[in-house]
Amino acid sequence: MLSSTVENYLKELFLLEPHGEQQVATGDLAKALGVTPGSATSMIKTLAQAGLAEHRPHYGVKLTTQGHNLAIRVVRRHRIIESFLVKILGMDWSEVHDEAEQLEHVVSDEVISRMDDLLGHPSHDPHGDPIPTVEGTLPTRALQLLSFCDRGDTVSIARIGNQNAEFLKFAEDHGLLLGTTIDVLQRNTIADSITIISKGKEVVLGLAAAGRIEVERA
Amino acid sequence: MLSSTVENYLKELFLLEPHGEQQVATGDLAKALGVTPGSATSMIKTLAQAGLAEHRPHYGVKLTTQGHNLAIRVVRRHRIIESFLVKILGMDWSEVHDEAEQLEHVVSDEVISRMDDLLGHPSHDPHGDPIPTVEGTLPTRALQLLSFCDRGDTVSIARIGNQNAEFLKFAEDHGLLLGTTIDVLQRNTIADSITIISKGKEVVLGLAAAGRIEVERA
DNA sequence: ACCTTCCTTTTGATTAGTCAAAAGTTTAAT
DNA sequence: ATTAAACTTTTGACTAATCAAAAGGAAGGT
Repeated sequence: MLSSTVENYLKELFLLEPHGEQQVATGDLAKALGVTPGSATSMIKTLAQAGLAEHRPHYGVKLTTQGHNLAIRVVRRHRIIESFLVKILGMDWSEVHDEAEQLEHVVSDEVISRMDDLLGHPSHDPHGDPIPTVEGTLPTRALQLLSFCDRGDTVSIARIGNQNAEFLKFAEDHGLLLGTTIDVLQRNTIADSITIISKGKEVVLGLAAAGRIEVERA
Repeated sequence: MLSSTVENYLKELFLLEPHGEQQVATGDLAKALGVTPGSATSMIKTLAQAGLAEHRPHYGVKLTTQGHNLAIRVVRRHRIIESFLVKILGMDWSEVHDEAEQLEHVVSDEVISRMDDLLGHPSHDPHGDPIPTVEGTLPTRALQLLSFCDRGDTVSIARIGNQNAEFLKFAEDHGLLLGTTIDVLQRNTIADSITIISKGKEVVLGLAAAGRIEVERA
């Protein structure tokens, strides 16, 4: 059995490796996990020792195939739990992340599988993140950042790449839910903003915020 | 926040204090938790230090009011989770105990409350154990051990006081489910057995096993 | 009284994970 | 070629929880 701590390091490495090729910097990992760089270094060495990661001192760290396989199972658990909390227990999508963060380390495969059945085997979680299959494959979609959309584009919201509760509440309050179709009215790089119409209502977003929203062309 | 370990010690103390008055022996606590007596002693001292238990060295330990209140909340979480796993996720009652043992330490009050709503605020869990209310009170029932029932008694099964998976499977296979009404055909102290009729089928149980089953008079 | 048995407590060591701060590397700038 | 800045690693210390084994206390039998 892996400790919760090890699972968290693996998961974070998985999430930080952009497309599986690059090395992750010790400092980035430490920041993502809220530990000091020294702590990250020593855990990286433990992971390397166990064959779960490859460490090139002073350059970075990267999951091995074995580490990747374990990490993706943690991600699967996390995302199924989030879906479950929202869809079955009726919780708000802004509050399920922290809860899932705890549960992902203790819930058995049996329970995950039953939650998955009850949910009807969803391909994506409530934030639009893909749920890995039991076999460890991730569904892919061609997404685009809302911040790069232009006047006249009609797109549907596919993912909110921000687990911050405040941001999710804001999105919800302005009708920016997954699957919502929106029209881009204008994109103004000088004003650093983008104006969209969602369900008949006009919303103005800074480009940084729009960069946290991913969309799919209709 | 209490650690899982502390929560387990508190819970076990609660379950071992027969009716709240007696002292619990260090060795019994250690055995129940699967640790060495020395480990139990040192944790008992920690609990006493924190005001959660009273320790009379060489005589025993007992929860304080504060410790009792914390313990009963752990028990509530455990029993609601067990109910949830059986009723909502459709798991077998024989496999939910260990799962609940893990989950009880990480599930938030919010989630417990939603599970409780979904379940319709049950008063007892799938093993017939009472579920403490949010306020910390336990429903009580007048139960009797099946091993003390006699020929001619008609009773209904109210509690299976054994978390052992094998035993629970056996009970299930012989129709001995909670709420089932049974008739006692005979009780034979020489043969150390009791014969009952459950759903038309005759079942013979040793008195030790029957002592793990509690019943309520019709 | 004294001894034996059965517990309980103490002691000393170990493990996983962490932090603060010192020491070491890399890289890029002058 | 040197130096500074930024980052990484090492070191030493600490905490929670555990175990094995030694030492200590209680209680009954003689």
